[in-house]
Amino acid sequence: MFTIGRNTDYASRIVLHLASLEPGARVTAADIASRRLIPAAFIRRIVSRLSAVGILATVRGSGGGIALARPAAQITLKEVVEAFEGTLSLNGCVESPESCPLAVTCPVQQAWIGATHHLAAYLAGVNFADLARKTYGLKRGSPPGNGSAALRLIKRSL
Amino acid sequence: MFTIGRNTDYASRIVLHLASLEPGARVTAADIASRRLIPAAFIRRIVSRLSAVGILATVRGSGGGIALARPAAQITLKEVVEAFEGTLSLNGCVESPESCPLAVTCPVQQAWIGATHHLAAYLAGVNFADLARKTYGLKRGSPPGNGSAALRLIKRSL
DNA sequence: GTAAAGATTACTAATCTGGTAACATTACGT
DNA sequence: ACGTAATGTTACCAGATTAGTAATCTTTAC
Repeated sequence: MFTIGRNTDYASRIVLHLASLEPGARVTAADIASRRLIPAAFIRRIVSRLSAVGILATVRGSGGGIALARPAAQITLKEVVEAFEGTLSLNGCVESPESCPLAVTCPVQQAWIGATHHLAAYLAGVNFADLARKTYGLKRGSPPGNGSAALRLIKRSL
Repeated sequence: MFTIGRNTDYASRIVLHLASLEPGARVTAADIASRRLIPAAFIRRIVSRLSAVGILATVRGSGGGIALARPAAQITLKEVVEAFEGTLSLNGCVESPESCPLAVTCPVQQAWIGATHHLAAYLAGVNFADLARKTYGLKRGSPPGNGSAALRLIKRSL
């Protein structure tokens, strides 16, 4: 079971959170931490990374905070993943074919490359405006398994 | 960069090797090890696993060896991957949604699920008969970057 | 100048990974 | 029966990675 790391998971929650607010809204890291159940100390590093990559824009100092650097529709899940996992690559030989001495005749390598591209294309097709819309829809539709503390937390944050 | 593990990589080479031989051919682990550049000690555990999962069939004792348990066309890359990585799941919440307290309202979870299914479908569409055919084609076409020890090794093994 | 915010770095404990080795089991041949 | 050739199983190790914590630095509004 190869999965994305916690950082990537948290990062996607953070971006989703910002995408769910009014466009241009700016909030503090501590705020996101409490509402999205992410260890506060983590947020700083993650946000720092996301802003270095151009996904978030931060303002330092008192009164500062965090916002999306671009419209949510222009931020894809692929970008967020790659910010923490590096360029997508299901096997080492996808990035550096020379690392495998058998590469010249290896058809499995082609399969890894194909799978990697497939996955990347899918993730590139997911943008956070669409994702945020789905969350928002919850408030109107029939709320599933209502009443949990977590659910109330999220709703309050919107 | 989340990648498959070495075990999975080696496993795919092993299955490919067997798929490249005449149907039903049986060879020893040591033989595969030397021809496919896999640490000999590794092969046993990997083969053992692959046979437990029903991909390979082994015969113990003197004169024994390893063979495909089924026609290569019926063995997919997904099976091999899952034998070592477990059920495909790009994030923990794909397997066990209850593990994330925010899951009820989390649209990103849906994205992870979608991406996982997409990837799984791709890998399920790759079978080793097709892969082996591609290797074989090398012997006829114009050999690229010829003359390497590795290449000669592979050719000899076919 | 002080307090509020993000930026950066260092550190730890736990887990995972790749790899090695030793030993156990099975079966064929003589 | 015994020896040998083969797979099966287990234990072990060193290094890397991961999740998480904490301390400190830098910027900025008031």
